[in-house]
Amino acid sequence: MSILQNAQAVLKLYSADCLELTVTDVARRLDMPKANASRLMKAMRDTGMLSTIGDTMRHRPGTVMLDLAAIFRRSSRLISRASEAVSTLSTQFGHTGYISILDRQEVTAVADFPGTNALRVVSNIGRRLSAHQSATGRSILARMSDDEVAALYEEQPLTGSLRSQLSQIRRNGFAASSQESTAGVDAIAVAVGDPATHEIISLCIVYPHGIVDDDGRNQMLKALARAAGEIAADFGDSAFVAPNLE
Amino acid sequence: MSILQNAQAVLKLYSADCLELTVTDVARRLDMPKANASRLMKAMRDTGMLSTIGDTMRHRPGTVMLDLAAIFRRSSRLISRASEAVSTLSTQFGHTGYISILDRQEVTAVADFPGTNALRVVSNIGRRLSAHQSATGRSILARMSDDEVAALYEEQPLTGSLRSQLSQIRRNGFAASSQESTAGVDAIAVAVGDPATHEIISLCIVYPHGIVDDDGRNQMLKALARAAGEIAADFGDSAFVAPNLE
DNA sequence: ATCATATGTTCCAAAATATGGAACAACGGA
DNA sequence: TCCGTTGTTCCATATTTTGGAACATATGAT
Repeated sequence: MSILQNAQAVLKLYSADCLELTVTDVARRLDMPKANASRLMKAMRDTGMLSTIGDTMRHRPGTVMLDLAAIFRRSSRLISRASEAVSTLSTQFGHTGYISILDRQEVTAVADFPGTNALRVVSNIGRRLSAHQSATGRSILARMSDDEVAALYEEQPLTGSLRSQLSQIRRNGFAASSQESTAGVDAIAVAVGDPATHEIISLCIVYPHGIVDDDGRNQMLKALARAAGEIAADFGDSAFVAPNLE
Repeated sequence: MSILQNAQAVLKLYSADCLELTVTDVARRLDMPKANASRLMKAMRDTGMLSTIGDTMRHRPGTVMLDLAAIFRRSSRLISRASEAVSTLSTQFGHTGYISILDRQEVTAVADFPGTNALRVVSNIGRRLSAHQSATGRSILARMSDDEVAALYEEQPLTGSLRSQLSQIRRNGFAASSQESTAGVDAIAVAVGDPATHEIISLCIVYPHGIVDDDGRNQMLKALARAAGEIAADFGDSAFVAPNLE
């Protein structure tokens, strides 16, 4: 197995629940001789992929990751443009907003904009969600054809429930969820794409369940729809469906 | 040469001025057979370190980097705490704020908080600065002993000018710069540390040169000093020097 | 102090991987 | 059509990685 795959396996051990790792942790969790883990992590330190915390033996991702994440965000005009929009919406409504992107079968947050309300959803950037189990993910899946979605899920064939959810999103122009990935949290999401690069991203607003009534939600949807619509127009995204609020 | 070093060399090619790379770019710039570059980048794609933009052959850093950057930020209570503080200062004064960290001889931004003023410094996260050539870097260097700084710069011995700058920062408790790394941009910075982890970070406010007078700057320094002082007190940072505003 | 336990590092030959050159295929422009 | 690109695949050779054990160092308990 290539050392690159091992390095990735180490990096993948990190999560919201596991913010630091020692050589022994890695050896145990990857079931690898600790000699290996030791050398591997030394190599990763040398390349800046890992760094030690202070002068302890605990490791966290290296600072290169910060730079690369920033480059990722800047590499896409679509993301930059959407960030501005969501940032505005977030301050306007006081709720937390996200920009997300599809990566294989998961969605991951590219940028987050914490809300300002006293009761707000805490940013959970870095946490990956199953695409089909989140509003933001489904808003992106709904932009793909049924065949493309099926190809993505060839291993675990998609359910009829998801199919009908997606076709409803295609009609409505937006996706919603209520306490789906996180208890007490509702979300609305709209996807836009850049025909030039075939990127698709999702603009999403999350808010505590129960403090927003139907009217409030519709206002947010309207604002989200308008912001997304402007971006779609700017980029010439013909597949964009203006959200339809009955 | 280990493939891990090659992977890092590829990632290091990315910068604010180079947001995407092709196989040929990499082969040329790293002076490597393109067969190598092709296989290397394929491996990096497989591990998620790189991803193609849409369905072009241009590559950008992979989405893993986004998650890892988020984990880095959350791995440190000190960073989380300082982020809140700088975020507040940034909205209060309307100027852009940063949290930075020292990585060998460079400082890199961990988090940025764009200002709200019409005339504001655009966030330049991901751009690394020489530690000794930026206010934020010097504020951190000033926390280290002269011997430690000398050890860091053993290859290129430090100038007397830097020495005297650092001792002044130690007396004043803050670092400042005027149009140093970027034309038209001034900065003030204060460093705090966490004795438990030996981390040192810098809280920094940047603003357009000429629109802030001495009084305005002193007000910001005072607010920055108070915020940093509270953090230092919380973490038991005995090395913190309360900025001294004459 | 002494022992026990856990940590991370270094050594070696065997096994697996990366390397560079060239040939190959695919695309777009003149 | 031809030409200059691009990215990919093939192969034997050279290099790196692997796993076991010995070694060193730190932490905690008796």
